[in-house]
Amino acid sequence: MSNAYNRPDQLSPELRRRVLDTARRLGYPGPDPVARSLRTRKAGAVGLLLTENLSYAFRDPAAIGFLEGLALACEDAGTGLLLVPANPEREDVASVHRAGVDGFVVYSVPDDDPHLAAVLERPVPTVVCDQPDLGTVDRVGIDDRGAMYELAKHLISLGHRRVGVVCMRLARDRNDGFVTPDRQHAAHFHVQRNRLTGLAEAFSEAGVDWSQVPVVERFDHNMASGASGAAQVLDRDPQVTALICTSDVLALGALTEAARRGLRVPHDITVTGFDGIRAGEEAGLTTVRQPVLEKGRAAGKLLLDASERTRPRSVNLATELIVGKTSAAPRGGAEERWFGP
Amino acid sequence: MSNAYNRPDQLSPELRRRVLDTARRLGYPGPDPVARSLRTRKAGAVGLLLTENLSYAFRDPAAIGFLEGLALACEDAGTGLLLVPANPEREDVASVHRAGVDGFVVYSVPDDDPHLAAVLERPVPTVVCDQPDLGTVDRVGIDDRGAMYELAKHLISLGHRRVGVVCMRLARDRNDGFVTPDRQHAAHFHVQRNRLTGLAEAFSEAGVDWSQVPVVERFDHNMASGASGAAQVLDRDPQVTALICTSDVLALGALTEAARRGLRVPHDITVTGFDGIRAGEEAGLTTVRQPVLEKGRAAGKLLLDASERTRPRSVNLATELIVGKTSAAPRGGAEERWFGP
DNA sequence: AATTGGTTCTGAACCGTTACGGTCCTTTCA
DNA sequence: TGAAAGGACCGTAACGGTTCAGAACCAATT
Repeated sequence: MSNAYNRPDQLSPELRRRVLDTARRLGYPGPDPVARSLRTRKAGAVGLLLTENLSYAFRDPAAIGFLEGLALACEDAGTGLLLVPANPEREDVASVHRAGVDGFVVYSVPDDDPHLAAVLERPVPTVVCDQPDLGTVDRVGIDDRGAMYELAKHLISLGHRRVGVVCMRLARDRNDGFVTPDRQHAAHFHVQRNRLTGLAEAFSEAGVDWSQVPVVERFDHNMASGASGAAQVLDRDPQVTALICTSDVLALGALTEAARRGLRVPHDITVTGFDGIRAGEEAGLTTVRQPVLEKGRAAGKLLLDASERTRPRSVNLATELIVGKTSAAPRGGAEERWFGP
Repeated sequence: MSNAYNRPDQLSPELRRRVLDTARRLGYPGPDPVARSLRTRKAGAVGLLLTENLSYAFRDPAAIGFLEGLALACEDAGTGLLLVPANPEREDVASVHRAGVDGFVVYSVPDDDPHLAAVLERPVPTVVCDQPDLGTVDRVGIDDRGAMYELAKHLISLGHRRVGVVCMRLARDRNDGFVTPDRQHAAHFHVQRNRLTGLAEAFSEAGVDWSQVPVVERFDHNMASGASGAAQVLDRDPQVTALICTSDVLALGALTEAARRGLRVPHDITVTGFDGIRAGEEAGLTTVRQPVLEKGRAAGKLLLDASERTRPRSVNLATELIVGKTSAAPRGGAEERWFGP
């Protein structure tokens, strides 16, 4: 029976026809995919674990790019891509246990997320992305710390010393407001933690007391958050010459807030982002471009690569500093400070 | 064993602990989801069949919105969402047969697509979206014909009689160029066919010979296609007073082409779209807004709704004509024609 | 002491497929 | 003509759970 469908070479055309005929007559709908999966021990799909309410991911251009790359890799391999529902509110891990998949990709979840733990317990290959290197599973990501360090160096060379930061959420609990150095250091989102670390290193080296730098956190990731975060920084210290945002989406929001206050960018204030999304490009945003699509594709390739795994692999993709039209020397500040005390 | 994991009430805590202990000691990774699915006849996932190379969908704002809505509905129900790889080039239907799902959502595929046929043969509930009503499965969509008819009426009332159209692809074969009335009528993409029909009806009623209206088709759906499509129309008939595009993305491309030619919108030429995407809103595009997110959510709800199905349901969502800044009376044309011969 | 009722535990059947090995029949060659 | 070889076909045993019937056990009631 099975042969009639999948192994035409194992039987005569005549018998095959007869089998298929009676199958149709009996209303047999073809081999059951689940039973097949059980027998062959192949689900034909990979699971994707996302941090957010699934729907949130579809609002974030970077996440969409990642998804696209991953989907591309899956399509190439003829594998399905299962979006695993992992509502961060409910600690309900059952969805991870129920997922019939040959492997998992985990994208940017907090490192203490119970869903992540549940994935790691499953006896299937896993690739984590934008996560700390666990040493036990494959990883793909970028050098967030290094990239942000480079961006900071750029700002420092322009003369910026008094800066403010708007970042995405740092942990599972909501904290829309200023961030203590402790919280920065203990952040559960690998990406955000490293970007902040890169900033802190560069500015500390330039003689700035990082603990005095206003860092504002926003739980929701959208332009409105960027705007209100920028407002909060500017309210605290109107003298900042640069607003460093840890994503382009936040930076675009910061730009609108700057405009609302009548601040000209970059003349009155410098604004930077991170990611290199399309809308940022159009706005001429100074940012770090990261290959989000490639990241997704790399994750998929790593997972689907059938070759024998010896030990976990770790892939770092290259980033590129994009100097746009939103960064410049602070007004009358560069030289002063350059030759200053 | 199974009880220890799923029915804590069926056995004493003591035994449960013992079972779980030895399970851990033996390295048992928990119940296998595939075997569970086979036995319970529930896969815990719904399949999504998309027309395009999977990755293309992630470039189309309308598709993303749909995906978001569908993901939302799935998340609510705790169900997974499986993206089924359906490469339109290969006629390989195996991926549909392999998908272990409890149901399918089919989004905007050509009505003669073999993948669609394969889905319909599977003995699981199905919801088609932006597809013709098959009468045998649930459907969700909008009144494309009516909405476009209304948009056309708006243009006609402004005085437009000499118009051109840029539409998305009409069939599986690539045809980047003008479209015969025959091809319009026989289009395999339900949505595009109906939008064109709506236009043809409205303009025919206004006394325009539709067979003389230049209609240009583009296979790829992006702004560049919109621009080149607009160019092709304008090259054929530089006198057209309005460019009607069957999607906002195409319309945005048309806007850039108009700008490139030094045509002021809407003074020199009117441009309209369809969908109501964000970027169009920002451009002040005259368009039809359709609730893409709601469409996805409705499709998911319909599919996951456990209530007894009596007969296939058909849901039509409301659309809204958005009159933006890209439509106006043709230059010196409205009155002339209004009182004209 | 026997019956009843209730709970905890055990074992077997089943879900639908694929892999494997064995039987049977036909063909080929010594 | 007989043996060997090969192809076509068929039956059966897993795969790893869930479910359900009934056994075993214990306590309470008659």
